[in-house]
Amino acid sequence: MLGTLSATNGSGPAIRALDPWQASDGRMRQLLAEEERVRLAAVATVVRFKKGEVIYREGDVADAVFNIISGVVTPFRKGADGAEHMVAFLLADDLFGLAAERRYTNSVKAITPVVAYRLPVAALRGGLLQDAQFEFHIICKLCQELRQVQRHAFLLSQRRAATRLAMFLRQLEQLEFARGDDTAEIYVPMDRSDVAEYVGMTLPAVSRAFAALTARGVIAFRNRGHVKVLDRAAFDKLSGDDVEPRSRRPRRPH
Amino acid sequence: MLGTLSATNGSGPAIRALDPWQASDGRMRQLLAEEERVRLAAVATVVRFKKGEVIYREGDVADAVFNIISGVVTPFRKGADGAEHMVAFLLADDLFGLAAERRYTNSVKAITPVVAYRLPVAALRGGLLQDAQFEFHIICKLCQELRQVQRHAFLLSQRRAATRLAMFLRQLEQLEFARGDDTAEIYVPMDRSDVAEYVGMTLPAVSRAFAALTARGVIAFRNRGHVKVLDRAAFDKLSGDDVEPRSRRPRRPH
DNA sequence: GGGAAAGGTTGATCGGGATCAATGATCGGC
DNA sequence: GCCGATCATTGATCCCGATCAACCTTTCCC
Repeated sequence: MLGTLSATNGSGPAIRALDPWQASDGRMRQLLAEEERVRLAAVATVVRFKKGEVIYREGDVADAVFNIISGVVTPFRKGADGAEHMVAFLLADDLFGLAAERRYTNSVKAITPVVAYRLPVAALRGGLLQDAQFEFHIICKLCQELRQVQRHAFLLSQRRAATRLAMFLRQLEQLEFARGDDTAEIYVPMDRSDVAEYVGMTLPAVSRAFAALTARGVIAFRNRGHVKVLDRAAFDKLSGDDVEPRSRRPRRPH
Repeated sequence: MLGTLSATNGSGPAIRALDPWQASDGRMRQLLAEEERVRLAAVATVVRFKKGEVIYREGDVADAVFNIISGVVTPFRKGADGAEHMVAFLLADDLFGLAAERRYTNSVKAITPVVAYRLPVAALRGGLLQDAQFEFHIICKLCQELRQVQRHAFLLSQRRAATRLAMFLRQLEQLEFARGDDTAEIYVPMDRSDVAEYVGMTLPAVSRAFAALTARGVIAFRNRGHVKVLDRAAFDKLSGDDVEPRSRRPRRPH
């Protein structure tokens, strides 16, 4: 198990994404050629983080980017009220270390044990980033992250709790499909409070909304981290498959 | 006036962003060298769109990317309930045309009259994307868009209406600062319903929240599109003064 | 200038999720 | 297996913003 958490086989840093301008079957492919990976490995060090460990904080000097080998990592920010908000979930073969003006723009923590490559920016700037091939692959990956974050924002713009959760599960499902970890179930590697922070709700609200979906027969939990979609039609409708003109809700007089 | 809407002087496509790994004064600079711009201009055509015009739709074949010369453009998606959600506001020197698997991932429309360069992907792939220098600039720009969308998602994760609007205004303000359009006022080029869709609220809610902020003396509208921050302390508190304008975080005693 | 349409404000009501709080399930360590 | 700690569910109440609807204001086009 834990296919979701393990990296592409082979040696050295790895990046998986879809080429934005190339049609495909929806599966992400390893973008880096063996030769590129070897060159990256030469400047990379392997780092490990425990579950819950903070890898860096917003505002720290950004001197490295990271490439996940295994585990789940999440960038987060602290809100005005002190509540944390999770910006994304990043898995094997993802990159993190987004910076602006030499400072990281988010804090990042491991929500499972994590192994990653650490790539010093200095080493990258010195030569490696002159490789057009490599840079194109970075562009593809960034486009993918951009789409991912846009989807997240779209999720957050939904008002109904059940819709948010359905969209969340759908994102996980699609991600698992794109990664080739194809199962009948959706694997949810993060706990309920992580989910709550990601979907912008409170923990009790997440619990209730999951319960409601379960009661309606849309989904079923085998255990904490494994859900199955029972009623695909209802699920797709909730998560807004790509729905068009639907019947407006019945008008209630008052 | 309308400095916000006008492009960098010079000829040919233009991109402005911050280098993620280079400290600076927070002002975005033109990334493309004159020579790069000339080469891009050779494959670009200038296109114009009327206010409200849809430039392309989600799912269309993605055969071009666009570079804004002037005007405001917004990518949007339709939700499960038919409501549109605006993913971003893009101004002069921004890029749009994000795709996955050869399909645009959002619809895009002009919310003011727009002039833009249209760059066919075919032309880009044939040679131009072999230029490491150019690609690095694209990477910088994508990092900026990524940060922008993350901030938007963060905004959407806030629960209180006043907080969302304060953060929204703050984003506009910082954007105007970074672009060098430095004024005492914040210019809001989009109408209230656009704002509502961007911040994930209804139009009446936006109106009320603006009214509340005005009543509390935090902001003041000179007219539809021009706000001024009166109580900077209250404003920063609401908008979670996390980002950098001037003072870095206070150091902690140890 | 007049009239219609689009854009914006304000009012009243209702509902869903936040919040506070208590109880129940799971996991990890010895 | 036992205990404590973390994670999760359930309950009761309340508040904020959605919703429906009326009215006001600006734009613009004849």
